[in-house]
Amino acid sequence: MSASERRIQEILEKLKGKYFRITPQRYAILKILVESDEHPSVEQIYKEVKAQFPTTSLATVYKTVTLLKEINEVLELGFHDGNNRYDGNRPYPHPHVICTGCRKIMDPELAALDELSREMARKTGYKINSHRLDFFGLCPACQKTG
Amino acid sequence: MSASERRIQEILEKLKGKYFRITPQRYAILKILVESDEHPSVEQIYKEVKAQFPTTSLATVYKTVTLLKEINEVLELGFHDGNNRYDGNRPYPHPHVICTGCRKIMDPELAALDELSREMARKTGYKINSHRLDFFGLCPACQKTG
DNA sequence: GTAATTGCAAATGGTTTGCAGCATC
DNA sequence: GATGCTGCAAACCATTTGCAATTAC
Repeated sequence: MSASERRIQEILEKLKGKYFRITPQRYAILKILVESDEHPSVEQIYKEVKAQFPTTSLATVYKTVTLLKEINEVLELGFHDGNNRYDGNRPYPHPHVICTGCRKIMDPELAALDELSREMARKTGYKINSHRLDFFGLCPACQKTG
Repeated sequence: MSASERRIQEILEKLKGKYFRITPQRYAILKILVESDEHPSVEQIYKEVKAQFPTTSLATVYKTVTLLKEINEVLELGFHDGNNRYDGNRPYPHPHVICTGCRKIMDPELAALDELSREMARKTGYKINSHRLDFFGLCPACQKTG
């Protein structure tokens, strides 16, 4: 059993435990989110699900993504320009490196961030619960293209 | 001449140099942005400008804020939940600490970030141009309120 | 005087919502 | 069989846009 398969099973159990129903659409959306490391948008998920279940509606994709976000199994990368992306692999805050050319998103390793959170809490008196760190630039491919 | 007054003059010169006109509404919006350290929203700016110029429209506030953003004199803190905030004091990327209770935003000092940018560039091959770092939590006042 | 800006109202577009019919459990 | 889910269409709402009248220069 692969890591993705195991993760899918875990999430299914979590849903069942909360008496949410496992519909074919939900299963398909969950699978796409967990198996992709492209940080897909709702639109991309929609397109993929439709290939399997042509009657699927955008509303269902939104509802399912929101559900998975609420049970903390998907991280939403909200962009105010309306191209939100979703991470079903690492549903906890972590940094992203985002290409402003092709919109590719990577997950770099960066251990120092938790220490920064603690430092911010100490300096400001805030109780820090979460964070968001994005680096913007051009990926190697887009640098060549000009 | 205070620091804000100096900054306002600088931005006015920049606008004149680009043949943008200094209308009373623009001047008022600019002044609000530079003199506030509350990271005001468009709605808040609108309310304040209206006190001086009652016929001012929201569209004008949007247009002016966009203009100031484009000449790199205002930093937009876009939030995908539709409560964008604007920083007219430090129009370059810098971290923010955001209260999820009352929406208060602070600007903590954090020198280590440029080094992180370079580290990301090295690790990923991206050419990093910009970044965004937000910490979310409860400010001291909201911690007491519960 | 000319060209830019304002302010109104309408359009936009991603996301959410109401609800009737359907599927899961 | 009861309840939750789907899919449709309409509603939402911050922001943008078109345009005629106004104003800065």
